Amino acid sequence: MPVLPAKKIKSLLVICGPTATGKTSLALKLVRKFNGEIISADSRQIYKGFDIGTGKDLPQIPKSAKVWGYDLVGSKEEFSVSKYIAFAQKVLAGIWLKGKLPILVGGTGLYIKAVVDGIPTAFIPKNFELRENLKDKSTDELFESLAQLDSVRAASMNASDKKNPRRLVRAIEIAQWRLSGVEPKRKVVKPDSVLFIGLNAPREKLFKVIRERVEKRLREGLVGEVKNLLKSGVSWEDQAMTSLGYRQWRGYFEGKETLPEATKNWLREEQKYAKRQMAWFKRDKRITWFDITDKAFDEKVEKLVKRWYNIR
RNA sequence: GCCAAGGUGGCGGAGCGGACAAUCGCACCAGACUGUAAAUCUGGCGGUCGAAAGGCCUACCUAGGUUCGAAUCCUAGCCUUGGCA
Repeated sequence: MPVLPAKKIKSLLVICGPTATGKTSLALKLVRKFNGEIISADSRQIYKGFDIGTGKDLPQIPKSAKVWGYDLVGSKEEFSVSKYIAFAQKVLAGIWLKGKLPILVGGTGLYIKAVVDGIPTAFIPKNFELRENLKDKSTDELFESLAQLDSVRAASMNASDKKNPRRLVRAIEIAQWRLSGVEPKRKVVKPDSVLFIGLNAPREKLFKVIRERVEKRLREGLVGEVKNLLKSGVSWEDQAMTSLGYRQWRGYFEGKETLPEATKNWLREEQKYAKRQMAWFKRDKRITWFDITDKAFDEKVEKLVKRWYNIR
């Protein structure tokens, strides 16, 4: 591979980690120091009107800092990685063109993976008719269908995915699409150099900051935000409403739960989510981890970024 | 005080003589993950030995009893809830 002049190298800084570890704050600091622009890698901040619960730290963000990825679609719209890829491609190209450093910040592991490594099958569209037809099939039946269409893919599925209807349906969708169509060449631009920064804390501390943030969002009027969304026509079945901090209010608004009960459930789900995020990120050995309880962690991050980005 | 219903694993709740360390849900632990990813899904979950098959121990309020065998039946006690006083 030819050595590119520094300016031409498409660099990308990734800041990931479980929820509530201060990824955005750190990113805002680095934006100033490294002339960067932030891209949110978050599957929920894309929704308009979902502000408090998804943690769009609006007041914290100075006018000078650019943050991409908020409010991409309306609250009733569907969204998925493929749309995210299209969006990120455009934004990244723009930032690189300006000679600035894109900083991809978020807790949605799949979205980060999509930008950094790409998802080859992402362009294959959803087939709503097929999905409707397969809706009530058992996982055994789905697996059988897949095996007939694409035995290789079927054999490569792990025990968990073999019982996951959503994954099976998508696999069938892909298999069917391939049988009936030609694959167009899709040009996806990937970064040349990526630095992964991971933010984490010992579990006890992590749970504590999550609890504090839950309380903060409550104070900021999350319940009112949910109420307004419902009034504006958003329903509990909408994809956006499956977000943490939103779906948990259903029982409350339907009079089946008290506010403290709903809050407790929400907090528990947040903590479970953090665990799931860690299960994902732990596997990626490219990540350099920093413990946010270390007082000097941000200086260490800065030093590392400097060395990587070649600035002295 | 009387009557009724009931006391099962961290919680809820099945089981109501053998196949029960006890269905299931929740919580918890671990994990998967290439178009819903804050989604969806999988495994584990009394203790102990074992790689596994499996073995052993302690368990269904307490104490006795019936039985080849009891979480399941009987007796007494303790406790909880509802009704009557």
